[in-house]
This record gives sequence, structure tokens and C-alpha cells, in this order.
Amino acid sequence: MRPTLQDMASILNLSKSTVSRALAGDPRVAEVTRHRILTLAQQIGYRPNPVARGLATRRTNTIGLAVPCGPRSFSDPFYLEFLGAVGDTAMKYGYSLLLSTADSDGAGGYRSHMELADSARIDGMILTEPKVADERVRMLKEMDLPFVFLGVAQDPNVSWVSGDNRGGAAKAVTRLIELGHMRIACVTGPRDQTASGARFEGYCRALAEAGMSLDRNIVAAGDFTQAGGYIAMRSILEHEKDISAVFACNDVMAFGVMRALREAGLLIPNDVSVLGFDGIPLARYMDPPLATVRQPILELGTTVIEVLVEQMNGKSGCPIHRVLPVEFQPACSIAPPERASGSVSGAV
Amino acid sequence: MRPTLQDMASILNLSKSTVSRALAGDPRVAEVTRHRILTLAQQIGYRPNPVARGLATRRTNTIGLAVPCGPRSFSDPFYLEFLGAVGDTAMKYGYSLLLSTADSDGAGGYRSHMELADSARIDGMILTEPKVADERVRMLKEMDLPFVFLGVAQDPNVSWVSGDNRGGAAKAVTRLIELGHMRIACVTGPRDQTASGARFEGYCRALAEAGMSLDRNIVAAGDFTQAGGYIAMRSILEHEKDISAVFACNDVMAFGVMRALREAGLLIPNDVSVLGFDGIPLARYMDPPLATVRQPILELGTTVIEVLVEQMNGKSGCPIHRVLPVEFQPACSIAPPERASGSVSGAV
DNA sequence: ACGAATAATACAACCGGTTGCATTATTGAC
DNA sequence: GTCAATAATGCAACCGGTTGTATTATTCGT
Repeated sequence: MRPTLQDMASILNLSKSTVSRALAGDPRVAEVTRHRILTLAQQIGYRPNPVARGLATRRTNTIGLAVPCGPRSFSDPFYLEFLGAVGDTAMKYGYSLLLSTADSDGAGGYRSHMELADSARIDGMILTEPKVADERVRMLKEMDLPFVFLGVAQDPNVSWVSGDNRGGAAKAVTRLIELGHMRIACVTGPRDQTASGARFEGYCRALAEAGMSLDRNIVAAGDFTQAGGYIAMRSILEHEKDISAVFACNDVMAFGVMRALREAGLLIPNDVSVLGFDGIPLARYMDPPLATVRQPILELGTTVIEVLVEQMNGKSGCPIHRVLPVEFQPACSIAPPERASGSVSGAV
Repeated sequence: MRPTLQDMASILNLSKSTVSRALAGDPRVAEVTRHRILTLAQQIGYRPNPVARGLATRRTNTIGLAVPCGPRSFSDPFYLEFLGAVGDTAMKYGYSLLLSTADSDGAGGYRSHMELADSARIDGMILTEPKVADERVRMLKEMDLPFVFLGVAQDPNVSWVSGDNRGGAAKAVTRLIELGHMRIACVTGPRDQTASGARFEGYCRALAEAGMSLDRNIVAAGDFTQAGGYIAMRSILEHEKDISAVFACNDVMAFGVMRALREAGLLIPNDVSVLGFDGIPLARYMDPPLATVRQPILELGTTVIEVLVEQMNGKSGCPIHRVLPVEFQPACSIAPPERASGSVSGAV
């Protein structure tokens, strides 16, 4: 049986409260007493019971983390990196992570996330993939639980941390344009995610700044999965072969795009350049290595925790927004177009 | 303030215990009373406080999960899939997941894992990547906490769930041999992991059964990361160019191997065939798609939980071992060798 | 109609901590 | 030497549940 405060108190002929205070560093206990207590604690390996402490203090030192992975949803390695960073930083701040994976019921149901939030087991929560009108926001506010989104939340009263989606996309697409690409396709993320919109806007802005017009025929909606990128690319190729580059709004979709292009007999980057977004480590191991926009995944993870901690300790109820810079990461998947316009033989 | 048992009791002029028992389905409370209680609970949205319950029952309905990801270690998408499956199954059984990411101190320290295990916050623990003489086993046994490994643990008294590493590797390598490959290199995992040994043994067995001898010159130790696979492959290529196939002991190392081969100017599969292990979804998106041994990741996840639940409820203190079948997943990264022996021009 | 069996509920201790306040011991001032 | 201030510790309530046992109300047999 693991020793309790009471055990220590009995051994030392003290009261629970004194022992508790000694351990908590309360200046009211005499130095000599504290020393006896600490020595004994060390000796018998006393470790406070976090559950009991949680009940007494109503703080669990635990953070809820909602990650989009589950048997139904394809998993994006991005989130494993993120998870690692969050876990590490949380530990540094003395917090544990309680996980909520995606709902198995799918259907965009957030039941498991909300149950975790409302369970009185966590002090705060980290949410990912904010949606345009995210229903979770209302529910979380009602619960009066501090929370932070990874990704831009629409509601200005919500705290979030995000990479510079718009700016990063714009910069990278501009790079494609500078290389001479005139018709750049885009495979977007799911419409309801704010990140999709922002990256697409970056794409649009780059085109606009170059005086190019947006052509809806070479834009297709993906879903941030490999399979989605593959399908989206195929649908574009079906009726439109006159493109020289593709911007996929995340790396795993870019993998799908590359596969679709290969299957269509197109060479990367000779026939079509491909650009991703996220900068997951695997991007460098593609053939050819995928040019992408590197998000500072580690910093995103640490910042999310820092912001959340601030919110949890914070008297300041004011929301915090952090945009972290992203970086264009060039690689062999992009090159100048081989011909001025269109590269696919057989184009009209 | 969220309502408590006492609140409900006061409203209904009952005692805490009656309300508690009604909610727990104790047959001693009258049906009519139970109905009043359930109605009120529904109405005011009563939800029992898991922390208080945990203190009282000494069961937290939480499972600890140690996943190898963190800022120091490269992350294997395999574990994100696994995480999803585990999370989903855990939820079905009414358990939450408390995460322990890799230690940031590296050095193979398992401090954070052990702290979680010893924290009295979890009812059982899932550990990954068992090592040959895994120090965690001793510590966990001392703590008297049920636990299950993903992967074969050496100690026969420890429960584990694993894919058929040896059999799967043997079968797949045999397939390479049947295709006519005479010199098959192998990039192993870290020596201290049991999975590495088993997969390597499968490789050896396949060679032996075909009457081929093991050549240490074309075996290199990787570390289950892309970079490790890359480096290992390069070191093999340095002094040994007479190979026609490579078996990498997991998929992400295979990605590194493919990169190293490409950089050496070798075509896959024309010059060298590549075989992986794990069957992560990304394997199909490589160029060429990577042949691999598909582990039933979902089933591994669900089985791990099932076994752990059995251990936690279990009167039977006897360990449970489950080997799940794996499946060779052919793909274009393997093909018959173009020449009888060796494919690299310039070989002696 | 009475005692025993049974059904329904209440009481109180407990899980292992934290914390406001009371109590005791020590010290210093005058 | 007395009293107030101060230091050190103890008491007891509390967090929100669970659970063993006591208590009260009802039913039944005879």
C-alpha cells in the first residue's frame, strides 16, 4: 500500500495538515519539522495522490487534447509530431495529457471531445482543426473551461495558435509563379475548416498579385487525406489537362496528388510541379522530395501549451492569438515549367 | 456550479447514499424513487464527478499509454494509427487515455512513463516498443499495475500483443527469393528492440530455408526512422553494390532506403527491390508504392485494450500473449531482378 | 393483533488530500 | 511577572462520491 499523508503524520506524531503544509512549502512549519517530514517522505517514497489532490483543489493538472485520429479518419503524421511537442511541453509545466481521439461515430460528432471537456477531469483543453462555425466553441464557453485551438478560430473571443496559413500559401504560390507557372491548380482542404480557407486565400492572393485570374476549373476540394488528394487531382485531370503546377493544401494530400499525376503518366516536376503544406518530415522522403511550407510544428505545440497555461492561470479573460511564421521549403517537386503554357501532350 | 449528489439528495429529500445507489442501479432502491432520481438527474444535467469517484473506488477508468513520440524522436505514423484504434476501443470499454510521450531527456530514460504508472491515476498501462531486457517490466511489477506491451516482451510473465514479426518477415523475404533475388540486404531496427530481432530472424529463416547463407556485409542496423534507414542503406552501398533487393524492418526506414537508392542512381524496382514492414497507409503513396507486410494496426489496438481490460478485471493473474497474423502486401517496389546476380553496373 | 421477515431509506465512515481557524507554545516588551 | 504578539501545530470541515451497517416502515404468517 502506498503511504499517505496520514501514514506520515502518524509516524512522526504530527497532524495531516502539518505534513501537507510542509510538503507544500508553507512557511508556517518549522524548518526542523519540515526537514523531518521531507526526509521521511524521501525514505518511504511518499508520493501525493493526484486524484485526492484533484478532488480537494478542483485542479487536476491535466489537459485534454482532441486529436483527429481514429479508425474512421485517416491520420496525418503532422499530428503525431504535434502530439510529441505538446506532450513534452505539458510535462514541463507539470501537466498530463488526457486524450480524446476522433469520434468513431464520425458524422462530425464531437461527443467524445465534449464529454471530456465536461468531465471535470481536465483544467483546460486543446482542440484541433477548428471549423468555420465551430459548435464546440459555444459548448466550451458554457462549460467555462479554458481552451485553445490549434488553428484560427473564427470567434474573436477564442484563443488560438496557428501557423501563417495565408501568408505561407501566398509566398509559396508566388514562388511557383516566379518560376513561370501560369496555370496552377489547387487542391483545398475541407470547406468547413478554417485552415482550408486561409490557405486557399493565400493561393488566391498570390494569383491576384501576379495579375492572374482564378480559374475554378482547376480548383478541387480535398479533405486533408491522401485519398482525398488523389481523388481531387484525378477529378481535375479529367477535364483539364492544361496545368503546370499544383498546390495541395497539406502534405498528405500532396502525396495523393503525386500519385494521381504519376498514374496519369505525368512526370514531377518536368510535367507538373507539386507543392504541399505543413512540412512533415516525410515530405523529404518522397520521390521527388516534396516542396512544401514548413510549419514550426514543435513551436506550435509548445506555444499552444503556453497559451493554455496562461489562460488557465489567467485572471485576464482576454483571448490570445498567436500566428507563427512558416517557411517555404524548396525541393525537387517544383521546377520551371517546360513549356510556356501547359505541359501535357494532347492538350487542346 | 455543476450539481452534486448532495444537491440532488437535498432537492428530493433523500440521502446521498440513496441517490448514489439509484444511479448505480442498486436493486434496493424502490422503482418509484429511482425514477424520481433519474428524472431529476436528467433534468438538471447531473454528471458524476470522475475524480471523486476515482478517489472513493480507487479506480480511475483511465489507461496510461506510452507512445514513442516526442521532440527528440522521429515519429512513426504507425503509432498514430495505433493511437486512434486504442483510443476508440478504450472509449467503448469506458476508459480514457492518459498519454505519456517519450522522454525529452532521451537517453532511453523511461522516467515519464514510470511516473505515470506510479501516479495512482491509471488502472492499467499500455507500453510500446519492448526492449530485450526491458527495465520497465521490473518497475511495473513492483507497482502492481496491470500492463500490456505492444510487441513481444521477453519476460514470459508479461502480457503482450504483437503482429507476427518473424512469420511475416520470413514470408515476405521468401517472396523476394521466389522472384529470383539472390542477394537481399537487410536494414534492421535497433538491436535492443524485440521487434527488430524477430523480423531479422524471419529474414534469416527465409534465407536458410532457401539454402542461402547470411552475409553480414549486407545487413545494417537502422533505428526505425527514415533517417536511420537512409544512413544504413548508404553504409551498405558504400562497400557492397551487388544486391538486388532490400528488406527494411519497417516502412519508414524503407522510405529512407528508397531515398538512398535513388540518390545512388538506382531504379526501384528495376535495379533494386525494396520491401518494408508495417503497412502504414503512406506506403501505397510512395513512388513506386512500397511492398510491405501489413500489420493489422486496428486489431492490434483493439486487442491491446481487450487484453488489458481482461488483466485489470482479471482474477487470473496469468499473462496473455496474442500474436496477430500479418499479411504480405505486394506492390511495385518489388520485381524480379533484371540480372541473375547484382544489378549495379560497375560491380566486380 | 403481534413478532419476524423484508423492503426502503438514512447515517456515517472512508478514499487522501487541502485549508480556515482554533489552540498551544514561545518569545519579547514593559 | 503579566500580557500581547508571534510562531508552530492541531482540529475539523470539505472536495464528491461509495459502501457497510443501522434504522424505520411495511408486509406477512399465524
